[in-house]
Amino acid sequence: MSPIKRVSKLAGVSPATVSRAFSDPSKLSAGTLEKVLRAATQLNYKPNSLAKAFRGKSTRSVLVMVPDLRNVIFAKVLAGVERIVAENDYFLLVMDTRDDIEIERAGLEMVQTNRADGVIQVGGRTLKEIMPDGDRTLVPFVHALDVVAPAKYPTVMIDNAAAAESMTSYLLALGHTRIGVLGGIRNRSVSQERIKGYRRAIEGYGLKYEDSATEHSAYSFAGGQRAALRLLSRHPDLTALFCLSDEIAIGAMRTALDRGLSLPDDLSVTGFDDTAFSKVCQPTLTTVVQPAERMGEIAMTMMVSLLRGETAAPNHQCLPTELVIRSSTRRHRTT
Amino acid sequence: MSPIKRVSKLAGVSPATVSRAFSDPSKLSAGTLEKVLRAATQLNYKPNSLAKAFRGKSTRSVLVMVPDLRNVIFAKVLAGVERIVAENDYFLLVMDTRDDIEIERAGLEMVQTNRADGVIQVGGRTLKEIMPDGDRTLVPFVHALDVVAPAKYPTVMIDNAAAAESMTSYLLALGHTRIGVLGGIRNRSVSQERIKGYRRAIEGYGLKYEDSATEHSAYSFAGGQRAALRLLSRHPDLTALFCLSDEIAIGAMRTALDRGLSLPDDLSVTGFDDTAFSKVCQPTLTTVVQPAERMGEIAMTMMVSLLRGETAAPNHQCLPTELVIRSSTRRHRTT
DNA sequence: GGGCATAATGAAACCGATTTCATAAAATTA
DNA sequence: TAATTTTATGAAATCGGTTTCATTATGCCC
Repeated sequence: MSPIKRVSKLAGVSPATVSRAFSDPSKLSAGTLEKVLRAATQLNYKPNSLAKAFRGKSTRSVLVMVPDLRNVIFAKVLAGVERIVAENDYFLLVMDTRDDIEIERAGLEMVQTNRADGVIQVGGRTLKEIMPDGDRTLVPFVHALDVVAPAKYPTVMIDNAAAAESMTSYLLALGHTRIGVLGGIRNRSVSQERIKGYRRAIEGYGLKYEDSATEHSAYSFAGGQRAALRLLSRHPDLTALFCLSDEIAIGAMRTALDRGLSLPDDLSVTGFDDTAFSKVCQPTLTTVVQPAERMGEIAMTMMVSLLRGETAAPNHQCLPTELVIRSSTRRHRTT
Repeated sequence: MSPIKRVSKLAGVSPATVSRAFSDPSKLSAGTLEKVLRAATQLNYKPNSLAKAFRGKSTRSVLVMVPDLRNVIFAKVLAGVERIVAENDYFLLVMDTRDDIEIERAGLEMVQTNRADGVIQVGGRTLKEIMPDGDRTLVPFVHALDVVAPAKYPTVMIDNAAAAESMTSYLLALGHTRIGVLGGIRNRSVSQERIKGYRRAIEGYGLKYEDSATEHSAYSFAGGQRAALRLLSRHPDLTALFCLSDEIAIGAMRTALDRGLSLPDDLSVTGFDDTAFSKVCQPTLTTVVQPAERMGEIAMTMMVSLLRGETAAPNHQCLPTELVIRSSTRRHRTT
């Protein structure tokens, strides 16, 4: 016999009444409610959440896809999402996509197979890229972080090009004219967007943009370390490095230090994200504050209202960024 | 009409046959299988995973509870778990418990309410602490990382005391006799365990263990930074700092640097975990390699076999650790 | 070709809740 | 007090699959 029936028998009521006792107690008379609750406690009854979800057509779970769980920036967004998930009594499903489109497809499929009500994509591909054909309106989708343009679904992003431009301008204002770029993963739109901003600043300053001043790598310490090695070997004359993430920047500083350079005297380095590292590394890192956790919160908030069907037009938010000047940058010596 | 019925009608077979086509195609004749598959494609049919889980009594999802998603060490374990989850076609549910016992309880409840088949606890409390009474055998439970003693359920851990002891011995061998401790969160068993190892080394060396040489803090950069400030103000004579995590150590180095100390000449600092940052910070950090990702993989592997009912006695693994000597430590100057 | 094992398929029960609709009881109003 | 509305409860259908059991079709062996 099913648990709810067992409880209903012990309490001397119908299963429907037991159901109501848990989903909407106000519908029951005080006496009945008490009887049911007593019986439930006695049998240690907990409503089967899966059965409820099945019957109710809503799983109350949301899938978050991140390209790499170990990367702090994604972890921060995830933490933001998690908070709002918990606040709204949702369940959080997580997938590490390894930036693999097949895995992203499998993620979207979880909505079609009723495992999740919606998908929050953190970085990674756009919905259109994942599902070139097929009915995209069927999957409640929110895109956060590393998004470069608003779409038909809600998005939370920052203005990457503008942030990159202002950081580059800051370096230019310090007197640097030979600024290398540690450009992250080459064909990722967020990389291109930031490089676009860099270029705007360079050209706006009357300098020529040179492709060879850019070196690409993974968004990691090791990536930055290796890319910096390549770049500094090729262009020992660079006086500043504009790096597309804090990790890349810190990896680059490691390389510079290992080459005997003194920081920031011989080389100014800037990061992007303002992860916790940047406040404690040596020298502390000048970087762009990207409100990652906040973006996660907003993404999930958007998802909640999307699932409630409250959305008229897709909501797009572009959050402000901020430059924090720390000790990894200084005025170029004009000796 | 339910989707499966729609498909069965179009294919001219019974729903049972459609079900078999997806769950065990070998049971069907080639002709029938083809008919069903064709109809399914035409209707874009995907079996409702929730209905399947409901009927089948297994959700194929596992809940991972971590005390803080933003902490890299937990993120690494999570990433390890995720890999094995994906390999075995499970779904990964994640909760950030904020080290809150009520949230941990809610996590366990997800098994009782059929949301998850089992729970992997990363760090945090033991099952007994979370559920002092109640039938603990009902919740398939695996405990990973920051576990200090085997239990009635599978566990993956390292020998924290031994690792701490060998790190402390290393500092002693370098000639340090005034070694401070940045001791993490005071009443957490993993902190106590590591401090126990420190004490063993100190006393084994014939020195006296002094409580005042320990300062506690959160396992974070900021925590280490502040704790180091307190400790160094109180004990300016310390020549080495044994820190219970890389983040604490790097926070401490920041403080030391800010106080004008030169590292490692004036102060040797050691970490614990070997997170990616320790390879690139300045100076690079001497630390204990804790195979966090591997622990996550093992934990999930244990969970899989637990859920398969393969486990005779609970499996316990204690993984080896390793000291990596980098540049944050050096021989004490005896001048 | 008859007898028997095996393979292929369908009918119907089932998983555990929710929800609609009907009905009985209680409360309100005239 | 009768009529009417409101509240409390139960019976039964339902969500979308899986699985057991029975039945029919097929293959194999002598």
